[in-house]
Order: sequence, then C-alpha cells, then structure tokens
Amino acid sequence: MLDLKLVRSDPDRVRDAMKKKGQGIDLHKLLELDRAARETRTSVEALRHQRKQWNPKKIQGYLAEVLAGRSSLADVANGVLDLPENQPILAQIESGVLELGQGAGQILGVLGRRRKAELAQLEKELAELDLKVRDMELHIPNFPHPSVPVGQSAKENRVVRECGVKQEFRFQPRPHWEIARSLAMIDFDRAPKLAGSGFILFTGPGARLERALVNFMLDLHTENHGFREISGPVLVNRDCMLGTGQLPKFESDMYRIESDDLFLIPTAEASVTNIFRDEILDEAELPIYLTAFSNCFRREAGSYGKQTRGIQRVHQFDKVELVKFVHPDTSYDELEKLLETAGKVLDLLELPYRVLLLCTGDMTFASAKTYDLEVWAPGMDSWLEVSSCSNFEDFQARRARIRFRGQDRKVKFVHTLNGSGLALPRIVAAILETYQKEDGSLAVPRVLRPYMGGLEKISPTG
RNA sequence: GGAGAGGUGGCCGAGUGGUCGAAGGCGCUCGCCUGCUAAGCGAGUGACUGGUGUUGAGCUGGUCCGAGGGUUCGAAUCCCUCCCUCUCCGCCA
Repeated sequence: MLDLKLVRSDPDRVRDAMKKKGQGIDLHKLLELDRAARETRTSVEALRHQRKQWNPKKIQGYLAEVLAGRSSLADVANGVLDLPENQPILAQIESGVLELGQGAGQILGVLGRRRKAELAQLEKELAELDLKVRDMELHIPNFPHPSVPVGQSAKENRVVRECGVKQEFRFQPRPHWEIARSLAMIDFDRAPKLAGSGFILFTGPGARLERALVNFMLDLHTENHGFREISGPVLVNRDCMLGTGQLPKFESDMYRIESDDLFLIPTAEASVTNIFRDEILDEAELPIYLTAFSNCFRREAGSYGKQTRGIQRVHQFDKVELVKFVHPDTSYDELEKLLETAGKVLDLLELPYRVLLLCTGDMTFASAKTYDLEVWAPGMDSWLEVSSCSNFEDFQARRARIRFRGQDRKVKFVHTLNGSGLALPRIVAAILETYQKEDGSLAVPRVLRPYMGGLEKISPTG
C-alpha cells in the first residue's frame, strides 16, 4: 500500500508506476472518492464535536443562566437550546413542574436525538466511502525502483551475471524425472492417488535428499548468515495475507480453509513477515533476519501444460525462506546482501546459475525491486527459477503496520525484504540433472554428504 | 468440547455510564545532581486521522481501552456475538 498523501500530492508518479507495472486502478476515481470521504469526514467530525460539548451539568448551567435572566436562549449552547421541542420543557421548569436537573436531562435528550439522526446518515455515507477508498488503495501496486528496467514481460528481464560453469557432458544428460524414476527417488505413479496431480511423493533417497537440503540451507543461514530460525504455521488468517499483499488480488491462487477462513501459505513470507504485524519495534532491534522452512501451497490454476513436466511446477513444495526487517536507509544494501546469501547456497552446491533483474512488468504487485536466481538444468537445457529476492520498501510494512521508533522518537515504517533460500523441488531437479553420471547413478553434492550419512553416490537398486 | 477468569498506551497496571486518551508505575527523552556507574531530583513522553498551515513546525478537531453489533442524549464502563490468552475438566496426535 502506498501513502495516500503521496497518491494525492503526486498522482502522476502513481500513474507512471502503474503503467510500468502493467497493473493498477482508476486513479481519478480513487481521488474523487478520497475527496468526497474527506469532505464527509469534516462534516461528521463537526457534528461529533458539538455533541461532545453537551452534558447535564453544562445544560443545567445554561438553563440557570437563562432563568436568572442573565442570558437568552439564543445566546447559550450555540443557540441549540432555542429549539421548538424545548419550549414545553422550559415552560415546565419555569412553572416548577420540573426540577432544573430533570429539565436539563430532558433537553439533553432532545438535542441528542436530533443530532443522532443527523449523524447516522452522514456516518453511513462516510463508512461506505472509506471502504471504497480502502479497497482501491489495496489494489495499487508498489512503485518500481528507478534502477529497475522498464518492460512488459519476462523477455525484458536483464541478466545481471552468471555464476559457476556449466559442465560438459560426454553423454546426453537426461531430464530429472527420468533420473528420479530410475533411482526410485520420486514415485510419480502413486503420488496422484493422494491429492491429484501436481504433488510430489519423494521416496527413499529422494526424501532424504530433500531433508538434507533443508537442513543444509537452514544451518548455512543460521550459522553463517546471521538469520534466526523460525518455524511457524502454514495456515494464516486473512489479515496476514492482506499484510503481505497476497490479498485482495490473489485470493483464487491460494488454498483456503473455508470453515475457519484460513489460507495455506504460498510462501513462508506470509507467515514470517506478519510476525511483527501491528508492532512498533525499537530502532536498535533492526535489522531483524529470520529464516524459516515451510511447505508452500499454490493452486497454480490455469498453468497446466506449461512447464509442468517433472517437478518444476507443483501445488505443494518445500522452501527455506529468508525475511528481513530493516531500516529504510539500508534496504537496498540489504537486498544485495540477500541476493548473495541466496546465491551462496547454489555456490556451495556447485550448481551454475544466473541472476536476473526483473523488469517492471514481471515484478510482483508488492515489490519495488526483484532479483531472480535461476539454476541451470542441463537435462532440460533450461534455467529454473529457484529464488526471488525482493525489496518491498514500506509497501508491506504499511499494510501490516510494522513500524519502528527512530532515535528521533518518531514512528516510521520498516522496510521488508524476502528471498527464497531456496525453493526445493527445482533444486532437486537441478541436482539430479547436474550430478547424473553416465552409468545412471547420481553423485551426492559434497556439502550434502554430511547430511546424508556420508553417502557419496546414489545407484539404481533395480 | 465443558466450566471459570481475563483482554486497557512501548511495557505493567487502576478505572464509579457524562469534563477519561484514560490514575499510578516501568521504560524512554531532556535537564539537574553525583569527579565514573548506580541511585536521587525536576520536566516531558500514545497511535491513527480530518482541517488549517511555513505541508510530517505550530494550531485546531475526530477516532481508538481485543473485534463487531446493540442499549443510551452519552459506553473503557451495561447487553449480545465472535476472536484470543490463562486456569481447571474432558478428548486426542
């Protein structure tokens, strides 16, 4: 979410950003609604203010003034005592039928009921306007950072660098699904019996490789990169999804538990970033680095037939996520560091990869700048996205109200970042295709061996 | 699932239907004092938001006491629903 004041004062910048990102809203309409809401708010607040001025003692005081002849009705309480409905009450007080206190009470009732009716209508209008403004606000994408290339599709992403060397094979490298099948690491035949297609059933060495990767990555990030490990729910509520920007736009992309209105997280970002929702942190606590392993769930509706061969695109996968909460001044340095942190995993696994700077049109809704890491998969002769590292600046922080108190005592929004470190199935695919041997066996990457009981090679068992 | 207790500011914790954004404390900020530190003394210290404006100075309003409804002229305070926390019981991986 952007600062509405900024949207008001510089709508052209917002229009430009929406155009570059290829998504957005009718800004003119938003500004109209916003203006109407503010006008209505002014009226509502004036009425409320007046109402707050009234209490029995005050009214009684006014009446005493009037009865003593020191003031006229029109002169006290902004003249509101001078209503026709009040005349009979005043007459009763004067004639001694009502005591002063009782009379004041009745008059207060008259004033209050009149004001209540006036307010009810306006408050309803205001609530409706606020809701519309809020809804539109939530659909404005984040500004892309000036360093992000402008473009419409993935074709215009920029390759920043390539790391590692693609190895030469003396044989035709096979795709990972063939290797996984022959080594009994993934059971493609029985998996659909459990939850349909798009779910992976790792078996034997495949399952162990998965677990080894998870442990390796978590150890690396906690021991060498300063991250604190988190293990949280994979189901989160609507507020969380709103906070990180999955909602309201992407509801249909997620699995939802209807009975409790909870969502299966598409990424641990959704649970981890929301840990500090509605909090005011201390500046001294920043930066905060968190890492979490989680299962991730994506409906991937409409993507059938596209890159779905093997384990490239599935409904459930495992991922180690990296999340940072940082001071706004440092967030772009932190993004570069995050990219290195994620890349380190691939370096150590000795898998060649490339770094992409996403163009404006290929970035997500909430991101200001995103780098993708793509690992080389020789069997498929293609690059696979295994990490996406983004700086959201204050976009998520504003939605989720994650703030910090600066040294100047002022409250500001933190900047949030996250990156995969890394997504597992595609790493498994890359390992299978990269470490395959001509005899059909698979070498175990050196850094994973301690996590696999010293195993150096996985061979077909027949 | 059943019974009970509770949810108040950065934190802890008072609060009788009207002047309560809310006592007190802690923390924090500034100042004093102390040859350092601690303690002590004094002052200040919520968030969000409308208007105005020297456009995040100042001034002036409004909202917020778990969330949402309701009663009332008026609700932190009374009623209802929901959520969450704690204690006890039951059930269970």
